[in-house]
Order: sequence, then structure tokens, then C-alpha cells
Amino acid sequence: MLAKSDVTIKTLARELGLAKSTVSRALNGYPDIAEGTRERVRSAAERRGYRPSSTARNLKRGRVDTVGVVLADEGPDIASPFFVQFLRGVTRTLDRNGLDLMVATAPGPGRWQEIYDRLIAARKVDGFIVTRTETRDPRVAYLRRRGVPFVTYGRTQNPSQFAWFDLDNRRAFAEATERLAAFGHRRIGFIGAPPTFNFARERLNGSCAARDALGLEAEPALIRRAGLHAADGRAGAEALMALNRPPTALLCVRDAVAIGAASALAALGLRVGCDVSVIGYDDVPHAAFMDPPLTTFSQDSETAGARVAEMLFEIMAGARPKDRQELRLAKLIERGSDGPPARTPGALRRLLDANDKKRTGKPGNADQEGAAAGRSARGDAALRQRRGGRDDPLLDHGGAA
Amino acid sequence: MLAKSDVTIKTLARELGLAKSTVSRALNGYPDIAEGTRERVRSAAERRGYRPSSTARNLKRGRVDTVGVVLADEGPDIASPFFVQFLRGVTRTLDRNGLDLMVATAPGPGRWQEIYDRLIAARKVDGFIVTRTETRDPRVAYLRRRGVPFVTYGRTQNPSQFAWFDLDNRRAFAEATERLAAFGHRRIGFIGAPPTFNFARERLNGSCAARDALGLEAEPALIRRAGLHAADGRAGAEALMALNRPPTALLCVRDAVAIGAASALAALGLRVGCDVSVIGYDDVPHAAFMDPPLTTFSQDSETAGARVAEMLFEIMAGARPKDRQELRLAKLIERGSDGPPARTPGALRRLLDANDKKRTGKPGNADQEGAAAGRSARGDAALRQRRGGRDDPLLDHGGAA
DNA sequence: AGCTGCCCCGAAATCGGTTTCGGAAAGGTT
DNA sequence: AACCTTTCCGAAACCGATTTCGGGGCAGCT
Repeated sequence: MLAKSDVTIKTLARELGLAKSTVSRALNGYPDIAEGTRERVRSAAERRGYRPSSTARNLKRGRVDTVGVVLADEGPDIASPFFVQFLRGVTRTLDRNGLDLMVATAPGPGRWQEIYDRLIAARKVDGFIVTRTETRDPRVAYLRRRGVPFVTYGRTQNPSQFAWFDLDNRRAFAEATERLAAFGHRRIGFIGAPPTFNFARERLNGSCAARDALGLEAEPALIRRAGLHAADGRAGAEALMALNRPPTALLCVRDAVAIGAASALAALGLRVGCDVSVIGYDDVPHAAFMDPPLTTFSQDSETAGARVAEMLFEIMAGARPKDRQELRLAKLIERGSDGPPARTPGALRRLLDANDKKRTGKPGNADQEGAAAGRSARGDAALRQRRGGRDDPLLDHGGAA
Repeated sequence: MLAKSDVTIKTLARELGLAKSTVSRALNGYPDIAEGTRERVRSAAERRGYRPSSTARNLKRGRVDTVGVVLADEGPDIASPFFVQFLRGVTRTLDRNGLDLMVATAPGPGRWQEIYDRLIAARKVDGFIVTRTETRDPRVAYLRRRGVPFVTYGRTQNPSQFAWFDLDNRRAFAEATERLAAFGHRRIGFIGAPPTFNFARERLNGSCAARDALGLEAEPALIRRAGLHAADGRAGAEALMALNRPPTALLCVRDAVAIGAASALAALGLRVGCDVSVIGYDDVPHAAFMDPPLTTFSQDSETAGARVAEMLFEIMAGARPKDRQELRLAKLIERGSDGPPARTPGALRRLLDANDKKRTGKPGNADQEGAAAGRSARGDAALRQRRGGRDDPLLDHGGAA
């Protein structure tokens, strides 16, 4: 398609009256080429726009100067919000080191190995970046067995034998817990702890560790194992608020979950950051524009990608994987969704009951407010109705229809 | 790294007592190989896990079975939310056709051409997918000039001569405008019309066309040219609400902008979907969990990616680019952020003034509520304070501290 | 027996580079 | 003048496939 008409080393050599090998060495900085010749070759190459075919070069060299990342075949957007930034960081620093990135997708759930096999056997890549590690990630064992260089973004349960870059999720959630405790919270709920992903497990562990160290209330019911999406956050918050003694603060495994939790709290007539504190993780673009803006943790995905790429490059250049392990801290972004608890769990319970009575007692609004998740439209329509119906002195609604 | 120890066609041929060429032809389905031989070769290859080196094959074939996409060097997240899904669609269908995807990033603003040059000259890719087209996109001219196959995701101003896949942004925003008009809105604001990106231009044009066709109020001040981020939406909404006759509905170029606009409206004491309608575009995950949930348009990025990949494959197989142009409709997701106007623009103005007086009149809260964007933390802290201070009969705050 | 034609398969060229090896030319030493 | 070093470059092998070309063997026909 592109190949035939282009300028190759052979044509270039012929034009210069030199041998292919001379041209090659001149361009590649071998010392046994006279400076004059080298310059002549260089300028001719420049003029003709010659660039060696990476295909041919790779064939001889036995590597392809390409690393791969294979996307999981998953639902909508587990990895979405920052993956592009991550990729940008990766590609940018790979580029600086003369490498390229190949992206592939597993053909189906659990079928990642087919892609790895193909990419490796066809020598399409020299190494891999593995994202979203699971607690016990089979990809790590696989890649070690095959002897392919790789770096993971995120650790596994037992990360001592390979290269990884990770954020200290444990520390972050310990910090969040300490922060809430300093505000005076004694009873903290946790939403979203799917043990599959290691980052989620670490966040839960970090929170629990700090909780115990601080002597906060520990109770299995306060940990709401759920998924990673807003609907899970909503369901989780509803369940926690249905507790006899509801928590006064909610730690959410990530912002998406916090968003769902916040919407559930609002629907229950609770003010986030006042009646109930909420803390998330990710700092999605939306977080700053919530009402109140969400307190959360921010991680720089682009530099993460850059570091991962750099580590992989070093490993491909001979560094020992065990020597390339890096842990970073996420930055707490203090905003308005957390603060001192306005009331005790008991008082919170009474407030919830009062709100509930008010709601169900309202004529023309027999909505049972089912706890099911994912029926946002219906649920929030009801909420909107309620808001419109309440008497708010600040929000004075003129007269018009 | 991987190459030497692996099984090549030569070792396989030797083991079988055949010539390289025989093995090659047997595996590639040439008719001049006895069925017995073919089967013998096939099973040996299977057993040894032989897969031809794509590098070597590519060298001979003159193509690399890889397509490229180069990310723009841009700020945080213009393309973020759905890019991963798009990539998934692309890679999945490329894979089905035996192709792979290479991702690169421009090394700096406006420096996209360097990457294209490199990828083409080094024969790293056979074609390109171009995303986020601009109104007059230089990449299109470049790629046509170089004769490289490509498909764009999104059109340009003059899209007749190349292959593209696009959503009918014009139609979507016409539809949104008609919907608002049917609700009774006569005065509609538009936020976020950077003319750089073609999709933004189309959305504005679609809205204006429908507006004129319906005889709605047309006034330059109602069109708020702004960026694509939440902060732009907030600033835009503030500016529009400061108008003498503010619009009763806001059309936002995408959800991020709508989110900012909604937060601005809330800060002004307005109820979204009641006092002012808001419509976005994208259906970001968060949209359904806003209060009220955002009416918006949804597009399936994964199938978009799949279609783009398929079109590119066909073009590389010989199809004429002009025969591969495809327009899809985005789907309206009706939620709670729009509805009949509660009042006329004049009444809205009075409400705003009343709210403003109430706010500034409040003792101990001399906050001037500057209209500057990007100071979310401060602005919303003030808002939170206000909310905490108001007397709300529904939100009965028990007694505890 | 000799010729033709078909079936299979091997030899070798090829893709576009890199790298090894060796040799010619130039310069320096005794 | 003979010899030894350097310096610089050309020839050729090589990477691992694909593809062209041609030839050996065998059956069938005259």
C-alpha cells in the first residue's frame, strides 16, 4: 500500500554511490564512517525524507519497539474517566523512547489470554502494560510464565515479584477515615467493596485499619459491598440509611458511587455535608460541580501513565522488575461534602423517619420510593415533585404559571 | 527478546522434512499442496504453537495490518468520557478483520503532523482513524495528500470527498429546540459554541435553524460562546441569567457544560427543570444522577467505533472513500431537567432579583458571588452555608449539635 | 517406449533493513 | 622498501516469512 514507491535504503545508497551497509551505519552513528560521508548521507536522507522501515528493522532486530495494553471486555465504564489521560501519559513517554503503543480488546469476558497469546506469538509487541489489576490477577502469572516484560498499573495481593505502579489506596482511605474521625464522626459507612479489584479491597482495608486504630464503631453492617457504579452507590446509601443506627458519614469507593449515594441522601431529605458527610475518590470532572461539591481524592492519571511507560522501558532495557515498584499518594481535595456530624446516629434515625412520614403522608404522592437501583428517572422525578412542592423561603417562586 | 527461541517456519519445516515454502503454502491454503501434507503441517504447527511472525510477513507483504489513531495533545478531557468505549468498538472489529490498533499522541499542541509523518514513513500503520474533527480539519487534507486510507469520526465543514462516520448533531439540537418550543419556551439560550470543533458548530446551527423555523426569539446575546467544560457552563449560565430578559431554557453543547450550568442555576436559587429547563448532550454516567436528572442525548460510542473500523477496513480493501459515509441519529433521553416554563422571562428576571436581594441582604454573608468561573470550592462553600441556614419545613433538623 | 500433462513440492528470490567480516587505501614506523 | 596500523567502506549473510519458478515423479495416452 505504502511500501513500494517509497524511498528505501537501497535507492538511497544507489543515488549516493554507496553500499547499503554504509548508509545504514552512517545513519545509525557507527564510528567507522568518515564524517564527510556521514553528513552526505544524512542530508540526502533528510532531503528524500527517508525513514527506515520499522518492519524491516524489527525483523533483524528481533523486537518491534511496541508495547501492548489490552482492554478488558467489560461493561460500560469501569476504567473510563481517566483512561485517556493514562494513555496519553503512556504514549507520550513511550514516544520519547522510540516506542509505540498497541491497544487491543479481549474478544469476550475472561478471554484475555487469546489476545495476549496472539500478540506475543505474532511478535506484535515486546511488552505489556496491565491495567486495573485484580486481587489475584491471572494475567500476572501468565506474563511471568511467558517471560514477557510487563508493568502493572495497580498491585495485586502479592506484588513482590513484578514491576508495578500504584497509588496508595490504603493510605488514602485511612486518611479519609481519620479526617472524618477528626470531624467527630464515630460511625462511618463504606460503600462499594467488590473484592475483585485490588484497589477496592485496599480502600476498604485502609478504612478499616484506621477505624480500628481510632476506636471507631466497627460493625459489618456498615460495610456495604457493592459495585462501582452510581446505581450501586444509591442502593448502598439507601441500605445504610435504613439501618437502625445509620452512619453519619459515607466513604465511597469512588466518585461514581459517591454520586449515587449523594442522590440517595438527597432523596431521603438529607443534606450532604451537613446531615451526612460523603467522601469519594477520583475527582471526576463533575465532582467539583455537585451540590455541595464533593470532597474526594485526585490522582494524576497522565503522570501515572508516564511512569508506567518509563518503568516498562527500563525493564525492557534490562532492569530487574523487582526494582521497579512505585507507590504514590493521592491528593485529598477538600470540598463541601463532608464536615462535622450535625447529629448522632440516633437523631439521624429520627430525622429520617420524620422525613419519611412527611413524604408518604403527602397527599397525591403515594410513591413508595422503592429501594431498587437503576430507576433513576422515576425516582428523581418524584424527588423533583417534592422539591417543587416544598415551601422554601429562599426560593421564592414569583407568581407565573 | 522473544524472537530467537520461538518456533519459526524454518524449524517447523525441518522437523517435518519439508521446505519452508511448502509449510507456508500449506498453512496459507494454497491449492497445490496435497491434503495429507497440509494436515500434517497444520497439526504440527498447532502442536508447536507456531504462529508466523507478523514482522516478517509484513515485510514481504508491504503492509502491517495495523491502523493508527493519534490523540490530540489537549487539556484534560475533551474526548474523555466515551473514548474508551469508542476504542473498544474499534479494536474489537479490527481484531475480527485481522487488524490491530496503534495509539499515539501528538508531542505538543498543533504538532500532530510529526506523528503522522513518523507512523507513515516508518510503515507502522496502513491507515488512520481521525477523531474529533474540526470544522476545517488540516488532518484530512494531509492524509488525502499522502494517499493514506482513513476514516474520520465526525465530519468537517466540507465532507464530500472522504470517508466519515458521524452523528447528526444538527438534527439532535433541532430536536431539542423543537422539544423546548413544544413545552412553550420562546426564549432559549445556547451555551458552548466553540466553532473549532465541527460537532459544536453543528449543534449550534441545528438549534438556530429550528429556532428560526419555529419563530422563536432570536437574539445574539442568547448564544453564549464558551468552552466545553463545566466551568464554561457555569459562567455561561450566569451570564445568560444576568440578561435583562433571561432565557427560560438552556441548551448546552454537552453534558459537562450542562452540569456547570445547572450548578450556576442552583446557586442563583433557581430550580432546574422548573424555573429553567436544561438539556445536554452525551449522557455521561453522572447525568442520570443529577438533581433533577439531566435530559440529554445518548450516543453509542462502541458501535460508532465498530462502524468506523469496519469502514476503514473496507477502504483498505479497495472500497472508495466517498462510498463510505454514514450518519446516525443520537437518541434523546428524556429526564427531569426540562419541562414547561414556569414563568415568562420577565417574571424570571424578577425572581432572580428577589433571590439576589435575599442573598446579599442576609447578615453575615456579604459574599458578592462573583461571576468568575473555576472558583467552585469557594462559591459552593458559600452556597452550602446558605442552604444550611435556610428554614426548610421538609428538612427538619432534629435537635442534636 | 516415448511423450504429455498434472500433482506436489523444493530452490531461490524477495521484502528492507542490520551486522559481520574482510579488504583497499592511506598513513606511520623501522 | 617492507611492514604494520588505522580508517573507511563494500560484499554478503541474516532476520522470517511469502511467492515465483521450475522440476521430479507418476499416470495416461499414443
